[in-house]
Order: sequence, then C-alpha cells, then structure tokens
Amino acid sequence: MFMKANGKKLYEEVAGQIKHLIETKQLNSGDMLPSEEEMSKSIGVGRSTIREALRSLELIGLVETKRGRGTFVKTADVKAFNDILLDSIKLLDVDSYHVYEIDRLLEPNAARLLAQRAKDEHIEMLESILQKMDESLKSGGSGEVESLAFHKAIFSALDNPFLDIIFDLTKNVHQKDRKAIFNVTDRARKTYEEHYKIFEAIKSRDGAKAYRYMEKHLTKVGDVYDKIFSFKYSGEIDREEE
Amino acid sequence: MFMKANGKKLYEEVAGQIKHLIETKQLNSGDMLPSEEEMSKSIGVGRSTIREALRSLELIGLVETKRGRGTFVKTADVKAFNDILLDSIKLLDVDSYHVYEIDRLLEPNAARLLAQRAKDEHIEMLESILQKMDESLKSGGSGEVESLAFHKAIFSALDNPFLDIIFDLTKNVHQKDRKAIFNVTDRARKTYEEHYKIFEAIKSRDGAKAYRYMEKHLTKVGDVYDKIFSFKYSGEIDREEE
DNA sequence: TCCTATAACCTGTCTGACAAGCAGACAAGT
DNA sequence: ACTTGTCTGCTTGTCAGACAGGTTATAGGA
Repeated sequence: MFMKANGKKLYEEVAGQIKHLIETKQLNSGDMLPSEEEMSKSIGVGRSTIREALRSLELIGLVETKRGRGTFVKTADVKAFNDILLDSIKLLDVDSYHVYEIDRLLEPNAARLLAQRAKDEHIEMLESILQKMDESLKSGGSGEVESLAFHKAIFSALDNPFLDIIFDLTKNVHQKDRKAIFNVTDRARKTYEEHYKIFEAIKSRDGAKAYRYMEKHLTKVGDVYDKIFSFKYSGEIDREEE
Repeated sequence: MFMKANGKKLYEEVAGQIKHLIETKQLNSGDMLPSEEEMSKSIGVGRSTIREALRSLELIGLVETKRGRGTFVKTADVKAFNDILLDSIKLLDVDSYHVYEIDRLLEPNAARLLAQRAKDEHIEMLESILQKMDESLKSGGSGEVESLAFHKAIFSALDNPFLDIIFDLTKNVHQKDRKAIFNVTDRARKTYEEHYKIFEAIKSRDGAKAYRYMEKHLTKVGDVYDKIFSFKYSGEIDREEE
C-alpha cells in the first residue's frame, strides 16, 4: 500500500511480482491464480490494478484468463511469443534489404546443416512441397505460398524454435516485396528449379552443394530485388534476367 | 452494447481499434491520444476498459502513458522492441544449444560479410576491443565482457538492426553458459587468440579467411559446450581441451 | 518583465456494483 | 441407474464515480 517511490506504476510492480512467482516456478504451468478479489485483498491494491497487471501478463502469454473460471498460468510457448513479436515488428520500419541480408547470411548454412542431418520425413516433406509448387505453377498459380513453405520447411526441419522465430520475423517483413518478386517474368518457375536443386543436394546429403545452391538461389532473388528497387527509384524496369 | 458473440473481450476490441489507427497512420508518432475519459465517452465503454486496452498497447511499445499528461503514440524504435522481446524470451525455455546453433549458422557469414565491407572505423573498433580484452586478461580479469563485445561489434558493424536484435536475443539466452565456458582453463586466452585471427582476416579484407577462422572459433566453443554438458549429465569434467 | 499561485486537465488507483459465464450440487423425472 | 434441469456460489467483464497526485498554461501580482 505504500512502497513505491521508485516511479514504477503499481500495476507494473504487481505484474512483476506475479511474473517472478512464475519464473521461479512457485507457480507452475496450469496452476490457477487466486481470484482477482483475493489477490486484491492479500496484496493490498485495488482490483483494477490487479486486472491491469493480469492484462499485461496475458499479453506476453504468461497467463490466460477465462471468464467465470479464473486466471491460469500458461505454458509460455514459442508460438505465443512469436505472435507478440510479429505484431510489434510491423511498426518498425525495417528496411526490406536488411531482411534479405539475414536470409543471405543464414539460409545457406541452414541448408547445409539440414543436408547433414535430415531425416527421411524431412526429405519427403520438402519433396511434397516442391510437387505442390509444380502443380500450382502448371495450373496458373503464383507458387508464392509453396515457395515460402519450402524455405520454412528447411528451417523447421532443423528443429530449432529460434530459427522458426527468426524465419517468421523475416518473412513477415518482406511480404510485400516477395509478391513483387513473383511478378517478375519466369521468376516463379526458376525459383522452382532452384529449389529443386537445393532439394536434391539435401536429399543426397551433400552439405556443400546444398550451401552453394541455396546461395545461388538467393543471389538470383537478390538480383531481382535490385531491379525492383531500381525500378522504384528510376522508373525503369527490366523484365528479363540473365 | 450487445454485439459480441465473437468471444472477443471488449478491451481487446478497443485495443485493436486504436492499433489500427496507428498502423494506418491516422495517428502518428508523437501524437497524443484523446484522454481516457474522452475515449470512454466517444467509444461508449467504461474507462477501465479503455485503460486495459491502453495497458496492452503500452506493453508492446505502441503507446506511452505519462501521468498527468496523457497517452502518446510512441516511436517504435528497435531498442524498445528489443527490450520487450528480451523480457519475454526469458520465459521460454530455449535450449542453450539452439542458440549456439544460431551463432554457428550466422556468425561465420557475418564475419565474411564484414571483411568485405568493413570501414576503417570498424576495424579500429574491433582492434580496441581486442586490446581491452588483452589488458583485462593480463590484469586477471575474465575477459568475458570484451569477448562478448567483439562478437557484438561484428554484428553492429554490419549496420543491420535485425542482426542486432538477433544478437541480443541469443546473447541473453546463453548468458549463464557463457560464464561457464570462461571458467574452463585457458579458454579466455584462447578466445582472445581466435578473435585476433578473425580480426586480422577482416582487417585484410579476406572474407573466406574470416569465415574459416570464425567457424573454427565457434567449433572450439562448441567443444567446450560439449564438455560442460557432459559434465552436467555425467558428473565428470575434463578441464583441458585439444 | 518575471514570478508565482492556481485552475484545468490528465493519469493512477480505489471502491462498490451488477451482468454474465462456469462448475458442481442436488433434486426431480425417466 | 441415468439423464436432465435448476440452483447456488465463485469468477471474470464492465461500468460509474470518486479522489489523489502529476503537469501545464495562464492570470494576476511584484
């Protein structure tokens, strides 16, 4: 009821306390928190303060409040984390080029690593994605979704939640530009071919080759980027590449 | 006052509306939102509902509320974004190995890229960090801070805010393990030497060499990881490497 | 002109109230 | 024994009103 003075707002203090309980496992996943009124009394703050604290914890996915039942400690899963992240990153004006650069740094090595440790199921997954892309292209589709899925599958197969986060992060940012790329003549078909080569390298467990083909693929994509950007700035566009 | 049925809570609805205003630039960075009471009246919900909505927006760094003044649209800067992120990621139990893997995938290429485009100031920066580490080690320090700074400097020099985010993300997670690594005999001194080689490669603009040395360095670090982990699980520790 | 008191706003927090969702108990009907 | 309906107590969702304590602009006095 009194210890403040630090400039912190009360509800932040309360949220911090609850968070601490969870971090130190005094409250475990699935546990029910005391009711709002109870906490209000025991901590000595108003119910509205408790509620504001709970709202912030709910937002970061730490707890879940169910009407009529109570508030429960939630398993802080990567997905929830990701959602918040994607939500806020839209507001950052990250240059699309920066995102491309991350891909450029990361994906070749990711492909190599996957080539070294891919299981059969991963290979099958990639193959089925490629097949879908082929079908999509043949039936007049853009193939964009499948292309994205291919890259995502490589990351997912590595079974590293962090990679998934980074992927979603980057994907989300250059969504617009990705569309633009697929509008360039023949890019979709060539993407398919490049993907296929990467796939073959992974399937034959040839890490070095996977790395090289991924790098080549990204270089091509980068070229298209360059053209689109120069189009943006100079008003000219060159539709054919290489 | 009645049209819900979607299960969404009112304050979520309100938060969404405000967010939309900001995303569509109807409210710009720095703008002041109407007062809570005003919004309460104009939207037709209670002030507490407005407040809960604002709390969630504040948490994701969209707005900032100042007591006695009002609520303002915040500039979504990378740093703020990062803070939020770091705050929530602690709750995820990401395996330290996953983070190491990211470094492994990313840093060699980062070193190569920097070798290709480093400016003199970057070189100087790296050199000064190395010098500080040397001094620290000679005077009995752990050199841990400087080691971290070296890696961070490489990312920073690439001038890609995304990389900084990823770096902070990973750094934050395996903070504990990093300490453990530096406790292994001679690891600090060897780290210094390995860093120095990377530095020389970057200085001489030799991308391939920078890549290789960084990879070697990380492999060594990985070996230590393995030992520490096996220590954790088997109760044995091996203090000397190679 | 400069300073200060103060009014007008604003957020922070508390309290009390009521609606509405949920779960378990219990009784009634089959 | 099994289903069904109702009741009751608990919990969250939302609202309205009140007051404390910052912040800012300004009117009025030195």
